[in-house]
Amino acid sequence: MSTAATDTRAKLIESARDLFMIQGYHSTGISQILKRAEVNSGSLYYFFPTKEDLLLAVLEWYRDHIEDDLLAIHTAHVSDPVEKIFALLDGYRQMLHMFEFEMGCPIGNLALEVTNTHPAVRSLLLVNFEQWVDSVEGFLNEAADRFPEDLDRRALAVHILATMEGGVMLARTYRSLRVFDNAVNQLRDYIERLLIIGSTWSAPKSATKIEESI
Amino acid sequence: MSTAATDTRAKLIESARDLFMIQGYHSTGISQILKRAEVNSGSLYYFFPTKEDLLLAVLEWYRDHIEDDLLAIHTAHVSDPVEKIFALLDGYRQMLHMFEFEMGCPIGNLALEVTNTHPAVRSLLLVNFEQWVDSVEGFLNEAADRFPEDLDRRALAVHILATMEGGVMLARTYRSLRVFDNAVNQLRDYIERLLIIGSTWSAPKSATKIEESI
DNA sequence: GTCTATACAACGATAGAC
DNA sequence: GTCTATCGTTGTATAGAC
Repeated sequence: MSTAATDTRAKLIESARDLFMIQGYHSTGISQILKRAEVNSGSLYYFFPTKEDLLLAVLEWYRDHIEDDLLAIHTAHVSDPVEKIFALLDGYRQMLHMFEFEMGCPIGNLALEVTNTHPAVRSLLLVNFEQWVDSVEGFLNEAADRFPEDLDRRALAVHILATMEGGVMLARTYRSLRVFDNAVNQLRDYIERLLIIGSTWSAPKSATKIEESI
Repeated sequence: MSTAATDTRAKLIESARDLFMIQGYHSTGISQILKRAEVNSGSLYYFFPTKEDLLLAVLEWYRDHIEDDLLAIHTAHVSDPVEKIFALLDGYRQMLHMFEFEMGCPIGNLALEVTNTHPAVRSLLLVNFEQWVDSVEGFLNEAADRFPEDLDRRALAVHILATMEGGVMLARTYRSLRVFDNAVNQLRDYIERLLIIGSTWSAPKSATKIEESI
């Protein structure tokens, strides 16, 4: 693969990534991606036989860059592992602010838009979510001695992801950081309650179990 | 407006509502809506000049039915106000289960998909979110004497919405109720910690305030 | 209010020269 | 690998008779 080819491919992925993030997958036309990338139709279809293949490449890009380029930026300068988590959340806050609520979490957007209709895409969405959860779980593990012994740290990490995604969704709709800050604040309050030494943790059963799934 | 006309209009809104919920707004074609509603193109455009007008009508439908038809169903048989909240969340769990993760929260889906590009739609999304939060806040108010006096109950209600939306997003992507149950369980744990009499509540400041918005 | 037929643009995707 | 030209389909929306 020549350098020029790599450049073209990379430009297409970047352009598609940005447009999918702002407008979503279906609202973004191939022609729009071509114009932004300054690439011609023939080249795109040389690398990506279908639009879905391009989406897969975008999600592979996120998978390969989420750790170093997206998460570490916000957490590197923080030493306390629990504060690393909040620094990460603050990264999303900055994103919302910087792009005036036009951007939130790209994975979350795509998840709701294509997970029903594009099965091949779903597994890459999962990989991205899992990497995020792995990172947060890692931070929680670093601070394990400050939490109750019986705390399910992975479950808490998943919960933090859910809260972030929900907070981003509301912030984008309200076009206000207040709802996002609110979600983060409650999360911080919860975590501080967990941090109380000697506290015990027990996840209650959900209201009505229909059936245990998976 | 004749009865026949009302029927046609209602059929169109119902069909559009269902299809938007499963497939999203952009993935749903007018022709698909027409087929499902068994209505012809001319009739649709008689009632709704554009596709966006149909979307607005769908969101108005949710606005007018969310209270009695969607929320009350799940909470009516529960007496304890705090448990009403969890019964409500369980309603979403049932929905995820019943439709095999093809459906979650219709408002949340549409929020991420169209909030950037359809400003007129955004205010109706807000109305729906606000109604939901109002209901939950009402339940929290009913149980006010069991919570710390200084608890910001509306903020907690918003947080519950964010958690539900995030949990639904993850459940649909993972195609598993586990992640949803997880979010609800952590929420229950948090609320039980708040319920401890004599406990005080204080929302910490978010990590880095960029600027106070709105 | 409803019908059928159709306009017209945008869509994803392809062909074939270079 | 890249170019231009274009295919066939689907998209939203309209026209005009009834």
